[in-house]
Amino acid sequence: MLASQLLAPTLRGMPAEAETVSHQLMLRAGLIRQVASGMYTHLPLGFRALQKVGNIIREEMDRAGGQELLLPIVQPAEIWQESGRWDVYGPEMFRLQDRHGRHFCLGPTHEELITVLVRQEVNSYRQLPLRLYQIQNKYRDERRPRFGVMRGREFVMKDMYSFDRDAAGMEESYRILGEAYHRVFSRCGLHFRMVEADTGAIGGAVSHEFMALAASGEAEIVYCPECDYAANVEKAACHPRPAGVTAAAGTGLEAAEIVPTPGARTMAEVAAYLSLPAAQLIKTLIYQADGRLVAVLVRGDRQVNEVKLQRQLGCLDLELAPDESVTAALGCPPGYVGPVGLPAGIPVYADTEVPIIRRSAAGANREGCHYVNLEPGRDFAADVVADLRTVEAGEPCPNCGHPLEKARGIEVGQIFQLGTKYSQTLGATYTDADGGEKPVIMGCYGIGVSRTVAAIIEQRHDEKGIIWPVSAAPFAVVVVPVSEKESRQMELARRVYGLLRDQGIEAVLDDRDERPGVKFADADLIGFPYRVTVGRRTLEQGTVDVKERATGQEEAVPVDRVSGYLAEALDQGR
RNA sequence: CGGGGCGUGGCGCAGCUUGGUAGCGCGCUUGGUUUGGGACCAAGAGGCCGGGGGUUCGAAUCCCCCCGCCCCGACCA
Repeated sequence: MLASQLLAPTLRGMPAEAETVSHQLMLRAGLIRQVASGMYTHLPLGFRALQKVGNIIREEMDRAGGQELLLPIVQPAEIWQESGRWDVYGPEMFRLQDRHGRHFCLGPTHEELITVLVRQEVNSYRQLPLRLYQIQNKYRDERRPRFGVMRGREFVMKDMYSFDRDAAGMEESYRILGEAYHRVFSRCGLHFRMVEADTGAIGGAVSHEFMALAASGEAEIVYCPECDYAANVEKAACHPRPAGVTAAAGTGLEAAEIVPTPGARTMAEVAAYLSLPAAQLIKTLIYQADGRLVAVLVRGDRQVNEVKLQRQLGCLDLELAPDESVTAALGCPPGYVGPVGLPAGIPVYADTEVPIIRRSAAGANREGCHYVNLEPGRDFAADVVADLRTVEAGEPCPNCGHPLEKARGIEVGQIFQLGTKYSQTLGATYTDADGGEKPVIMGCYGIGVSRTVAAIIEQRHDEKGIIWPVSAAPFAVVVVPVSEKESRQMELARRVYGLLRDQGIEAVLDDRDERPGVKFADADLIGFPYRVTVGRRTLEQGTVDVKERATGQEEAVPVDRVSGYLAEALDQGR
């Protein structure tokens, strides 16, 4: 490819709209351009990177027994109504109608379509197991698109679905795909971790996410430095921890009493006012779950885990109740709500730590007042006690007891053991060897392809630009003649370029009439793994200078050895 | 959806408070000089100032409505 003909509009300045490094670099290196909020055009360089990652995925999916197919983007409402998700999916789903008024959606995912296909085409155990996948655009009308292609409303996703005779088969598919995912992300040059995950809107029993570690990641995980335990904090199970506060031995428990706490609304304020550690307080939050109010109790220094709460409540919509609703229902503003004397219609959900707090304090459901000397069980009772909080760094690993550590990550992939969730509702059954009709047992496996490209950039860059791994680089090498006007340099550059191409190396010849500084800066920004410079000096020596982007190391290589040298280097970096 | 901010040549911005018909840097075009880390000189091109309405002799500037984009929060791959 000639740089003079390549549409790679690099930007010198910093685009105003980009916050994260990957977003900035994708714009500056001319990989993407925004079309609308959360929607991007992938320019040639960006598209090539996307294809590179896509092809790695293809190879690994095929190796894992997958067969590629292509499902439509536009899906009829009927199958979503059949699975029950037409109403569940909510405003995230792009919905549309055709000229006849029939309802459709832009596929946010494809479980329904694939299950319907299998329902039609698979009848016998002899056709199982089956692993089908596609690399396709997905559409989700995100509340808030962010970070460039990291959270777009349109994105490229690889989704695979496995169909097995029984649970053991599904677990085997799941294991094989988990391994395939490790291979994919390793080949992409990512630092990542497989973590236990919540199954969210997709459903199923068991799920893991693959997190590319990055400070800018939206997800938070905990992991054990000593064993292989790792989990998304949304999922990580919590066990009650003693608050370090016990009733003094031998003292009788005093009666609960209401004390004035004017102006003390937050846990920190209440703790300071009452001179009690936050861990001894009970935090009471009023949530609105599908329109009805519920009270949620956690220790004062803990955070409610809304994913766990939603799962416990089994509701579709969950949010903190607006202040007005709280005041209307309880007669006091949110800062003073507590578990004692709540209206009968508000069920109380308590985290497992709440019952073991002694001599606690909590809001009195009266403005400016809190209870002290509260004894859970004596003074109030929860309707449900469950794990409802978010794990903290330093808590013991559930496997081995070592203190857990926290990290942030970009979710690049997630795998699910779905079981019969879709095959049951959509009637995808097969006839087993014993003649019985059984639902196929499914798994599903997603990789955010566009997001993976962003994650690679997020992890591999410096102040000058992108540092592609060879495996994902749009082009492996750029050949830069220092002066385009010097015909001998151009001649040699063309020759080297030809040698590289003959060797099957993807190269760009920077034949633009630009000063060398401009070409070097663009080469660094775009992130070609190798740069070959042809200059006056190298011309005299019969060499070229080969510079590695990642290390900055430069070496003079005789012209007749360049292609072999680079072929070898690229092979090692792959 | 709530809160905040911004829409002015391709990109980044100034001008708006105190209305008088648009400017800077980069980029682009042409010519020349230059060429191992974002050159220089000269001459150019390019803007319904997001859209609509209003006030005014006159609106980028003041008022109203709408749209788009970004950031923060609650949700998700």
